[in-house]
Amino acid sequence: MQLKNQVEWALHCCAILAGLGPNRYLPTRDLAELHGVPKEYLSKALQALSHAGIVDGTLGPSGGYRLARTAGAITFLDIVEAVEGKQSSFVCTEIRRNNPCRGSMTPGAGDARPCAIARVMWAADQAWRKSLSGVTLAELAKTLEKTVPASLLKKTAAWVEART
Amino acid sequence: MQLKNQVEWALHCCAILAGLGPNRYLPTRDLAELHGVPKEYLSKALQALSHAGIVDGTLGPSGGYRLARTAGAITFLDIVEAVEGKQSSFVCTEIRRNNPCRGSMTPGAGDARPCAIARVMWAADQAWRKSLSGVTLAELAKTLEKTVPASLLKKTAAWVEART
DNA sequence: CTTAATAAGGATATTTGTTATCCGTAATAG
DNA sequence: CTATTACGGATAACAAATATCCTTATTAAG
Repeated sequence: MQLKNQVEWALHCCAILAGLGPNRYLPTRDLAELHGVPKEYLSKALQALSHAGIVDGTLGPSGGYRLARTAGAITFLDIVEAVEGKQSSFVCTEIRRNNPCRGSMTPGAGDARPCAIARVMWAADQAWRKSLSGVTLAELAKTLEKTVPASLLKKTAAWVEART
Repeated sequence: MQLKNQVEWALHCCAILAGLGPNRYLPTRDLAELHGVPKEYLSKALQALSHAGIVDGTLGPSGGYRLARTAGAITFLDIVEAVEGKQSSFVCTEIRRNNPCRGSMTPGAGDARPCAIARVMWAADQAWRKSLSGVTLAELAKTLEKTVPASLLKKTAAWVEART
């Protein structure tokens, strides 16, 4: 069980977009170069973000992507779900219904509540999502300022700025 | 991102094994029939549980599997990790190192701390695991007694008993 | 001692999902 | 008008999950 690599790419791209000046757009090509990932495939992840309303894209020269909301209003969960989907990591296939001892029970009888095993797994999934929803891009930016060398932050900001 | 179906199978099998009498063994064939899943493939999941020390298997006629510890000492996390592995769902490929602005930085400089994005993702993974580690097979059994019709519980127990 | 039943595990398909590339279309700034 | 871009469809390459088959060693029961 492993998240797609596009989740990692999408998060890093959003972190960069969060540092953009107002009304500036950064194109896929530069996001791909900055992170050393294939442009065409990264494009799919950015389209997913766009479809989810997290970024918006604009066409033509000087086009590209920017955040669709303020960095404080975008959580890790928003981004992860945009790329990975909202379905729980645990899928209950109701194998309890295969129990031969149910025999003559009318189908569905005793299934008033979801499978107890599934409920535990789903609760864990919810805990995961709650944790992800507790961190915004704004908070990530703050952490980066504290932990990434100032020189690198400055250089990167300039590199990006020159391409918007 | 989806857990393997063997996770679901393993959890259901452990729930059944938790109801076994002392020194009784239930073979793969019956666990497969009870859940309506292919015996040969289920066998792989049971082997994973065995390798993790959650169940132990014994050979020969009247052989099969039983829990290796009391139901109260086995958590959902134990079972999930036995089948799915202990690796985090998020794998950091360190794409921050591909930033061309790092240019002449000595390799590894500024990487004293793990990637901030990875740390958030790993914290969520930990929250998921913590949730799973909070429920034991004993607690599951209690829930089942409350939510599954008594008649079905009784029939199933008899079905299993007859095969140990 | 013999026989049947079992876990264990290797080898190998089959199917599905991820990863990636390629190309065509429409929109947009200069 | 032209170059640049997002968008989206089609498809190929690769990896992982799913499943089956077969051999071996061990054990209980007759």
